Amino acid sequence: MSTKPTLKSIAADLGLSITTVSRALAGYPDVSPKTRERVRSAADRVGYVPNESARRLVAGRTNAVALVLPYPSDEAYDPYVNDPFINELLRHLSHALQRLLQIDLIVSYAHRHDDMLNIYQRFVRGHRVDAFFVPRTQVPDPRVDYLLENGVPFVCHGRTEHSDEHAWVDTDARSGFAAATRRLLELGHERIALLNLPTEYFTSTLRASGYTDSMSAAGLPVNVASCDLRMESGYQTALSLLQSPVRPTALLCGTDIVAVGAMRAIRELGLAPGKDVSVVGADNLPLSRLLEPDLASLTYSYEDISAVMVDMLEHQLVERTIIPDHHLFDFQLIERESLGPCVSH
Amino acid sequence: MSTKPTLKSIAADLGLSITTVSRALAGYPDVSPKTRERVRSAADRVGYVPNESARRLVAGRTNAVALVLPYPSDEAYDPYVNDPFINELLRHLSHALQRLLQIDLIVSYAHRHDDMLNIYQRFVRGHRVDAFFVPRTQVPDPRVDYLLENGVPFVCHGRTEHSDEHAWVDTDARSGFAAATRRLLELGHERIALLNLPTEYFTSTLRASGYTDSMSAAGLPVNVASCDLRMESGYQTALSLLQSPVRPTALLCGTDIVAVGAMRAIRELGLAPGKDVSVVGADNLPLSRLLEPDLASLTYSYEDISAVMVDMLEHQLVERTIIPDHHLFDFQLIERESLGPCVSH
DNA sequence: GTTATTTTCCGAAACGTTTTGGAGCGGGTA
DNA sequence: TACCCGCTCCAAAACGTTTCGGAAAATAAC
Repeated sequence: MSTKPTLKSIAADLGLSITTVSRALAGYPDVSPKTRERVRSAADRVGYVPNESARRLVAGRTNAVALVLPYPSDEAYDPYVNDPFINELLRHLSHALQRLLQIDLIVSYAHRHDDMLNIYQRFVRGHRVDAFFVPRTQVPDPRVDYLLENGVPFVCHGRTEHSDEHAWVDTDARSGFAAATRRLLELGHERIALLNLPTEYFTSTLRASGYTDSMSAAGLPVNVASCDLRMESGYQTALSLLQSPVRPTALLCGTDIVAVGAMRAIRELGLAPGKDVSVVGADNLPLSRLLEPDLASLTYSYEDISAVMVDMLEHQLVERTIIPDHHLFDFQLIERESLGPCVSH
Repeated sequence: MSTKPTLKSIAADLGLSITTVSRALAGYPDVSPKTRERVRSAADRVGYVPNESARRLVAGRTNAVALVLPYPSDEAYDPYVNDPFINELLRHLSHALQRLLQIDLIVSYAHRHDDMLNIYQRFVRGHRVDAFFVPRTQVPDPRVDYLLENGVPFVCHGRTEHSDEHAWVDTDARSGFAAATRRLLELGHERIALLNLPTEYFTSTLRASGYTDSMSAAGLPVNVASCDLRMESGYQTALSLLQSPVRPTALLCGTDIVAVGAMRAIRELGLAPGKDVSVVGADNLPLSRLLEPDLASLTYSYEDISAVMVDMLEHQLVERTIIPDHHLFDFQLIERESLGPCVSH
């Protein structure tokens, strides 16, 4: 192994200048085919790979992107929920970045919101990354404000207050929830309750309005409860909904983990999920398929959405500036056992 | 914002040399308290953070560590399995690295094994990272061979063929499975089957021998089946075990996801998991608690294990060399509803 | 044979930091 | 006076790369 190969060592071996070796490998036309070949083979032989730190320094860019996630220990939701969603995103983002752009993805965790901003600052000021992915947008969202102020490129998963000023992708939550609600109506359900996400997430408003649209169109009263992203919360909320005088026959849930809690509440009351009470989740987390009965869920392709996010990021990285853009993905209902026709009355 | 603050710009503002500014901020004693204070406040005012690329270049270290994971698309196991385990590890590793050592964690995904090695090479040769975390050790493990050959520090989660030459942490799978088996025996079970992990994972041998130890000590015959890390595989394997003439009354599973499949098989045959047939999993994945009945599982603290891994890595980073070390964690049985006394006969 | 043009190569600067090896100065000691 | 010492400060080199602006050599044009 001895010492790591550098441009200098290769140049010395070949009796060439550092410049020529560098330009040969970079494919510039001002080096003769013969020398280029000589350089190429020498570089291959010693397994030369440019020192990334040096390259970053001179280029003024890092070829690294950060994904900063909430560290769910003392937060108002448990890891079980969060993880599958984040994991799917992470996996596809990292893979696409590496393969397409040779860019590293740095994953970091932050406790609370001010801690979150500190981390963003450290990354930006220390020139550790060129850009960010911002998951689970909220309203207001200080992360987005900071990045906009400082001209740092980023792509959000979810819309924000300043959607027209930056790049984002999102699911068409309004149409998706409207369609899911219509499907429940079709199946004869009339007392449909929505277990919505916390209102600080941008998407929760959209999900609620999709549901409300369809209910109103059918001339039926809405029934919206709010719970956070924990199974326990879904359980409690469902329990109180189901114990009301006019029991809902269908529960539409803001996300799958809430639906898991809801199913538990249904069983607790001696009812059968998918028969006595239908349950529909959202985000189609992997666990949905592990349940019995397995869970109907609104879904979209994490792979497609990640590909678009990487694409949007690439444009911004090339131009070294924020470029607004957006893309909406369909939210499609996957029907599974937890969804059935209305049987009551 | 204008242009980013650098040592040079601060030095110019203050009429000092770059050296002095650098040394003042680094806390060297050869700068007077007065100037140090002047420099500190100036740096704070402009929000100076050292350029990480420059720092990396001169230090010859990157302050970055890589975690390379398998990208489970065409592999013989599904995301559901892998994710929760990896996620727990990732979360705690990243957090500890950042907080304690100010080191970035780069997450990358590789398709197959040769692709995996390419990624390791690119990271090492390109000076992109100083060290690696190596999860889910196998036997043989080309990743470990490569890192050992090249003198790159790393910490394994799991033992390897060369355990005495590097740092690793692991759960005491042998004792854990032996104890779990003893507990099942205590509860009156005699026909206990093991649904073991694929043999390429180092830990699968240990788990099997723990089980075998306890069964042999009780003078009972062993019944070991092998399945891979997918629910479907657990389902199929359990189904065939349960349909044999002498049906097992307890299934000990190599990991939780397999146990989920096993529970499904049990229900399929009209039996009740936790009553007719007990099920015990391992790794205590978050989903275990979401199931009904919830799943008894062998567990350990991901947080503790991550802390030790980071600790071991730190020693190696400081010394810039591979330092063998190891730590075994207890594998403790969490009893939940899926585990009950033997009722048959 | 001279001049213009292309081809091929290279020296030097730059990116921003850390570190090495002093320099200058004032005060104390012999 | 001469010497040493401690306290502050700084110029310059180094890390490995890319790129700018030529220079030398080979080729073409007259």
